Amino acid sequence: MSFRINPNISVDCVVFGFDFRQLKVLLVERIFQSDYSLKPIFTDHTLIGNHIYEHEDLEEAARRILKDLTGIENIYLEQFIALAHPERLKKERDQIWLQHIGHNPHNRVITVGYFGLLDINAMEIRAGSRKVSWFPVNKLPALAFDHHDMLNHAVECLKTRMRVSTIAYTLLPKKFSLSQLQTLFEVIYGTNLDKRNFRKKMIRMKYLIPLNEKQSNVSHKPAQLYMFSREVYEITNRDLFENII
Amino acid sequence: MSFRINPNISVDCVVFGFDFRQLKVLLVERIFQSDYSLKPIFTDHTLIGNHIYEHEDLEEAARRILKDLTGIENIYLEQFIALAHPERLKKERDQIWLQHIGHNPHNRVITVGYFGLLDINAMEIRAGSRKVSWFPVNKLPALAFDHHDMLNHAVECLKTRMRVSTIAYTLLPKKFSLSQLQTLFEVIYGTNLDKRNFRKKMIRMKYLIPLNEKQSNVSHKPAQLYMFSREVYEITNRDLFENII
DNA sequence: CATGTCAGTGTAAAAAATACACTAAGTGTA
DNA sequence: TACACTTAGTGTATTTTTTACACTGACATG
Repeated sequence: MSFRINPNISVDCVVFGFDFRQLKVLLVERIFQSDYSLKPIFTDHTLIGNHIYEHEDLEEAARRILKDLTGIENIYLEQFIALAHPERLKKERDQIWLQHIGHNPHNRVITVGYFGLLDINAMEIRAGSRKVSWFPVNKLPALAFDHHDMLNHAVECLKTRMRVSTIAYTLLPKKFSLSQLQTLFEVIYGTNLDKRNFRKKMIRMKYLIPLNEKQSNVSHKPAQLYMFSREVYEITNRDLFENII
Repeated sequence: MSFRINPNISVDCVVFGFDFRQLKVLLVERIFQSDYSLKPIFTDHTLIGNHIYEHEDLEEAARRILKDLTGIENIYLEQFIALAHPERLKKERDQIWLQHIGHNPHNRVITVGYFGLLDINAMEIRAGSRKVSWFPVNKLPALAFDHHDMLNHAVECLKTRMRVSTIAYTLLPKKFSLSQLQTLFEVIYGTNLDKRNFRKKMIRMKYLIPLNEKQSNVSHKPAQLYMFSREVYEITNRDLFENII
């Protein structure tokens, strides 16, 4: 097994988290320094990405790179786009960066984007050599390459997927309150939902299991906690596929 | 502008059509001949695909290749996957084929899939050098490369998209009957729908405009024809985005 | 013990979903 | 010309879901 890099194919992970207030995304700090001093010339941020190894499949590479940069493993990951415009990554600072990893500037780089979802509270970011941190999706720093495009695509894809699947629950802890679930939907769709109607609707879903447990150490009435049961979801959702139009 | 091929990147179009009975897909016949005779050694089929040119973006390449092979232009096209497993296209006949177009067998080919939708009745396939024809999605011939995987992904993607958008109407003629629309949904989701309830539901949608026109030359009661108005859809659907959960 | 904060609850009215079977309007043919 | 064939088109009663809307409850903190 060789560990040669494929200089023409890269992957980026758009990793989303939800801190009960905002949708956030993981970014890596990128610092350019001059050759002589350690003073940075400029800094910006990138998604969690890199080139793939020759022996890897795309998702495998995405998971490996994510692990290398953040320590994060075993999260929900789904491919959502490939970008390969011939003029992308032609800005000077992008070229400098690519040279840095041995890329031939005459070759086109095709980048495949994955979006990742995780419970932001359960994940410890174990940063490697580079600084990785969470940013609110609607208050981002400058992004390198065409990562702004990539991220916009990812957000759209997340919205669509949330309408037709249960990935929302991968953004929450195992035990969550209905208010937290509601806020998640509100944040992602940018709307306000009626609390009583939301709860009525959700409680009808049999795959939301109420636990014998409440929040603790909150300075207000503690909320009933629920969990999502994928098992129940899969059993009860053969029906749902009839309701499709 | 160069027309050099990029041997590492290809695109495939999974072009769907609906003939009022079945979902169909466009395939190109692939014939291997020995060097000496014109007798084919074997034949199978591929999706509408090829390698991209160095100067093209992915969708641009997909449209160009589709046009070259079939004469089809200006259809709905949407990217749905990138496949790049290191072991793909390693079967002997795939390698023979790739050599044929000058591909170095040590390089990985990444292929980006687009699904296309069109009104099968309005499109004349103007075949070029190779034979292109429609096949029912559930009665396919042997496919080359990993095109079976590609196609399965495309079908899943089509189902998902049909739930959250209006692409269904791109599979129908401009003027269609409610029965035709119903059959389309039934075919794609593999269910049977109640005729009266289906019609009630659809007629409520303001973007379905009844025309002053009926079917003709049918040996039964001719159906009222409707059209889909994207304009009306876009106006009335700001609301819909509230109803999302 | 007062204040702040979020959790949690019910009802009436409107809209949508569901289940279900017959008549209407053409074409083709005897 | 009438009959057979085929698909279009229609209504109602019941159940379920959606909608709009405002107050009390439980905990932590000072």
